[in-house]
Amino acid sequence: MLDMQQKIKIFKALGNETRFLIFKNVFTGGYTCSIDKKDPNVSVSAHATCVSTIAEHFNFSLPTISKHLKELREAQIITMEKKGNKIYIEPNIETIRELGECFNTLVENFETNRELFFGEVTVS
Amino acid sequence: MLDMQQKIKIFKALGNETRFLIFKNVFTGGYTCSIDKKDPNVSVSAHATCVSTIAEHFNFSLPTISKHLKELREAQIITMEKKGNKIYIEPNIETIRELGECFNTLVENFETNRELFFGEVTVS
DNA sequence: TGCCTATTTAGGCATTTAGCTAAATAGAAT
DNA sequence: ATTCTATTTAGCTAAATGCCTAAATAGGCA
Repeated sequence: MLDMQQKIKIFKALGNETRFLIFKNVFTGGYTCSIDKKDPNVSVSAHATCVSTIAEHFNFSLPTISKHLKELREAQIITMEKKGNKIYIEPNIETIRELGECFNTLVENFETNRELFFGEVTVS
Repeated sequence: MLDMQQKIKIFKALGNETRFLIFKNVFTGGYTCSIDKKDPNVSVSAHATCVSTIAEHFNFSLPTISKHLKELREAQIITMEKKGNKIYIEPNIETIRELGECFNTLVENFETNRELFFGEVTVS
């Protein structure tokens, strides 16, 4: 489970437009990285890509994108795995699933408490 | 629906420990505000409270808490309604519900895409 | 070995953020 | 009218953030 500090780290990571767009890119891009072009059979994932491939989509320097990716990794939103001199980046869907469940739980508890207090579920 | 800028604003708001704790306080506190103590019958909500009541729980100055609340309001995480010279703060559960649904949708789409690509759902 | 590719680190700079105190505003109560 | 309570605004400071370029690191290839 995600503890509070972990959640805050995730929110901080996604609360910046550039990182949010990188997040979107990694999770919905679905492009293949250069290694796949050479030999599609060694594709690790439909999403795996590398730092410079992601950086191509942005008007920021490579070090800037690299730093943002590091933050997304530290928030466990993505994974980065070194293979040779490239780093393969993949979405970490488990973190997103857990976060979604946290929100679902909060909403459910909120409804339950409101029901307990008011005796019925009100619409607003 | 929450657009991208709105989502980023929400994440930014929750990506600060103090604001996250205020958020937690407003959504799970369940305390009644001073107006309720005087006359429980005019209670607007089980959660409604006011700025100074919230500030009591933190070791920060009132203006600091006020500024954080403003940010949470601008992110539509809470609502603030002026009544007399007090401001009543309530959780805006609808925003949280929508955000939760965004995450759920992302996870579902991710699973579907992975299934389409790999022909089956892998555990990872 | 020496070069090429991929990425990170270091250091610098401008902007934003998060906190403070003091003062201003707005409404309620005496 | 004056005072009290609740809140925000203004103005300040220190620290963090987000960007850059240049240099360093690490691995692959000729």
